[in-house]
Amino acid sequence: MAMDSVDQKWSTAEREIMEATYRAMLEHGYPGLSISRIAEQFDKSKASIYYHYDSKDELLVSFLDFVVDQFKTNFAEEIDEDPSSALNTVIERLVPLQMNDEEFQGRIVLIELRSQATRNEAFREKFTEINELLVTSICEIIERGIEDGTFRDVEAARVAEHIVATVNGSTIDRVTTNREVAPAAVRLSLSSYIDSELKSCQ
Amino acid sequence: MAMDSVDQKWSTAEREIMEATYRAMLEHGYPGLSISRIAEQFDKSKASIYYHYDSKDELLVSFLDFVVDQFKTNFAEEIDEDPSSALNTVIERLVPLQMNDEEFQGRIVLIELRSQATRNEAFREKFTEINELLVTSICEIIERGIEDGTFRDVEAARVAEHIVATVNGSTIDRVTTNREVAPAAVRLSLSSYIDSELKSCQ
DNA sequence: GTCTATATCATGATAGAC
DNA sequence: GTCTATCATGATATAGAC
Repeated sequence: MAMDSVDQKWSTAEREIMEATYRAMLEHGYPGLSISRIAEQFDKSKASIYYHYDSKDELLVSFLDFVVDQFKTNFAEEIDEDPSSALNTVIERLVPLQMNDEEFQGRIVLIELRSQATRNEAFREKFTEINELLVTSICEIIERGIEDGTFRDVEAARVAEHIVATVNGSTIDRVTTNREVAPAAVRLSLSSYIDSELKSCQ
Repeated sequence: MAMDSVDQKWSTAEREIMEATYRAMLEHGYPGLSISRIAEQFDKSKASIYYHYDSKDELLVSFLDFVVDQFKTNFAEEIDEDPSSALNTVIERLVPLQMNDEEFQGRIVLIELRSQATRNEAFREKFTEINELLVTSICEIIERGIEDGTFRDVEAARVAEHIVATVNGSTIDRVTTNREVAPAAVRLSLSSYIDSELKSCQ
C-alpha cells in the first residue's frame, strides 16, 4: 500500500497521461473531459491512451488516485512538534489566506471530482479516505496537545470533525462563489473557535 | 424580482421540463444529462424541449434557477421569534440529524450543480446568492439575540460565516463520503460552538 | 405546441500497420 | 508503444408536417 515514492506507482507514460488529464480537466471541466481532449494536452494520440488504459472509466479512477496522492503528499509535509503551531500549520495549509493559481486550480479539480462521488462508489471511497485522513491528523494533534497540557481536555474527535467540516465548507465557498471576504472571515472564526474551545477558559 | 408564487415564473410546460430535468439528473448525474434523457423523463419529445428552450445551456441556467428557488422556499419557511430557537431551527433545517431520500437527493443535485460554478459565471452568481442568503439570515438572528440579551456581543457576521462554512462542509461530507457518524458529530460540535461563542461564559 | 425524421458532429473504442 | 483510419453510437439542434 504505502510506496517509497510516487514515481513507482505510475510509469512515465502513465504519469504523462495523468498530467495531460489534469490540464484537460482544468480547461474543459469534468463533464467536458474526453479522450480526445486529453490527447490534445500532450504529444501522443488518442489510441495510445487506450494502450495504457482499457476504458475511460478506468482512466478516471486512476486519475482520481493521482490527484488524491498529490493532495496527500502536499498535506503530509513536515508538521511541527508543538501541537499549537502544528494546528496552525495544518489550517494555514488547508485554508490559506492567500492562494496562488496553482493551489486554486487544484481545489477546483478536487471539487469537481468530489461531486462525482455522489454516484460513483470508487470515488466515494477516495473522498472518505481524504476526510478520514484530515480528521485523524487533526485529532492526533489535539490529543498530543491535551497530553502535554497545551489544550483543554476536550473530545478531540468531535473538535477535529468540526474543523474539517469548516475547512471544507470554506473551500467550497471560495471555489464556487464570488464572496471574496468569506475565507478570511472563516479563518478568523476558526482561530477564535480553536482558542475558545481548546485553550483554557481564562 | 420577487414573485408572489413560483407558479408565475414558469409555465406549466416549463415546469414539467424542469421536473423531468431534475429526475434525469438524479438518474444520470450532471455529466450524463442530455436532452434525450430529459425527454425520457416525461411524456413529450426531445423536439418539444427545443420549443421552450433555445439551447441546452439556456435550459441548464433555467434549471439552476428552478432548483435554487426550491431551496430558498424551503429554507425560508416559518422561523421562530426567539433567537435561540430560531438558530436551532435553521441548523436543524440545514444539517438535519435524519435525512429522508428526497432531502438527500436534493443535496446531491445541488452539489453537482455547485461544482459547475467553478467554471460558469451564471452558476457562480447563483451560489454566491445562496451563501449570502444563509449568512445574512443567520447574521440577523444573531443580531436580534445580541439586542435582546440572549447572546453575547460577538461579531455576528463572523460567527454566521463560520456556521455556514461548517454546515456546508458537513453537507458535502454526507453526500460524498461513507462517513456516517460525521454529520452527527458536526451537529454536536456546532451546538457546542454556538453555546461557547454566543452564550455567556459562565 | 408537439411530432417524426434527419443533418451534423463528437464521443468511446477498435483494427491493423509500423 | 504509437500511429492513422475507422466504426457505431449518441449528442445537439433543426426542418417541416400536423
